[in-house]
Parts: sequence; structure tokens; C-alpha cells
Amino acid sequence: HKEEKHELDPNNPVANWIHARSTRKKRCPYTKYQTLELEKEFLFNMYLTRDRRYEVARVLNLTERQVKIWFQNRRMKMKKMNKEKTDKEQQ
Amino acid sequence: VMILRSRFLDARRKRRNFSKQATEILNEYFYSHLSNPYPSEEAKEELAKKCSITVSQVSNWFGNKRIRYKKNIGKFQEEANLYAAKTAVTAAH
DNA sequence: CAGCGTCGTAAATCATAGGG
DNA sequence: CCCCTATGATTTACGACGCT
Repeated sequence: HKEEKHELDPNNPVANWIHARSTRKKRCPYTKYQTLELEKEFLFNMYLTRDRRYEVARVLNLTERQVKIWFQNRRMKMKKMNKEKTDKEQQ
Repeated sequence: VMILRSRFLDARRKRRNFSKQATEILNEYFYSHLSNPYPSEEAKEELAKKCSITVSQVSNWFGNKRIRYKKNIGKFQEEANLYAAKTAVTAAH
């Protein structure tokens, strides 16, 4: 399936690859404190209510969008870890 | 305590480079699908089996390869020619 | 339609393996 | 042994699509 922007240049082998849009925000590594607090919140509940999201974002000086996406990524990470664990147990 | 925990978790990053044969298989796929180097889930499973690595590792390898290739195509030109020639020989039987 | 969910990925960064 | 860079893994940020 398609994702993000595709360039249109017949001669370049990379032309039809997926490319991030130039408007995408550059990845900004979170501080140890921010990550620790996010992990604590995740331990409390894997899914955020709107109020918790607002509060966590305010305290950590992140946007609500960043907090929302952090939780989405964290759930995918957990899923991956669980999969690797069960894969290992199955031979 | 958290320091010890983070050190433990970072231990997951302990790794060995993939075998020469595995890298060979991955590169053959990459360069023979250069216009669309996005293996399907099934293709990833097959590659993982052939390379004796996990599907996640195959995904990581392609993600890293695509970005690093794109960032400096010139640096990979020799490698690209090598695998292109190899594929041509295979196709010629 | 708004809005949050997953899935797969880009791109940057991390941590170290390994070679000179 | 000491750099140094190549390499595999992890971390942010989205686009595409799903469901309600």
C-alpha cells in the first residue's frame, strides 16, 4: 500500500520509493525524565484518556499529539516484545 | 535501580553482525528489487528463514539499507554492480 | 465527519562490533 | 590497545487505512 510522498523521476532507482514529506518534524529524542514519566503512565494504563493526555503533555512539556503518538508507539513496542517472547517459547 | 534496569534493557542491543551468507541473500534481494525494495510479509518470512534471522531483523535490515543507500548512492555503486551482475548470471542460467 | 486505533515505514540516533 | 566507521536496533513522527 502507498504511504507518504512518492517522487516522480523515471531515471532514479529511488524515485518510486517512499519518502517522508519535507514538512515532517525532525525526530527529537526525549529526555530521560520525559521517557521515565511516560513509562510510568504507561504502566498505570496503556491507553490514555483525554484528560490524562492533556496532563501528561503539560507536565512533560510535550504536545498532546506527541504524547498520543508515544503511546501508540509504545503499544507497538509491547506487541513486538510479546511476539518475540512467544516465538522463542515455540521452538 | 533505574540505571541498572536501563543497562539490562540496553543489553538487548548486544548483537553480532549477520553472517556473510545472510548478508549475501539480503543484498541479492535488495538489488534485484531496487525499484521497489519492500518485501511483503511472506517474502520477509522466507528471507528470515534462509538467513536464519527473525522477520524483525529482516525489516530492520531493509529499513537501514534503504536509508543508507538513498543517502549515498555513490558509495553503494560498486556493490550494486556486483549484485546486478550476479543476478544477470543467475537469470542467464 | 472527527478522532483515536493499528501497521509499516522514514529518518535520526544509539550502542557496539570489528577492522585497521 | 586505541580509534573509527559500518552495522544492527531503537526511538520519534507520519501516512494510509480501520472502526466507531
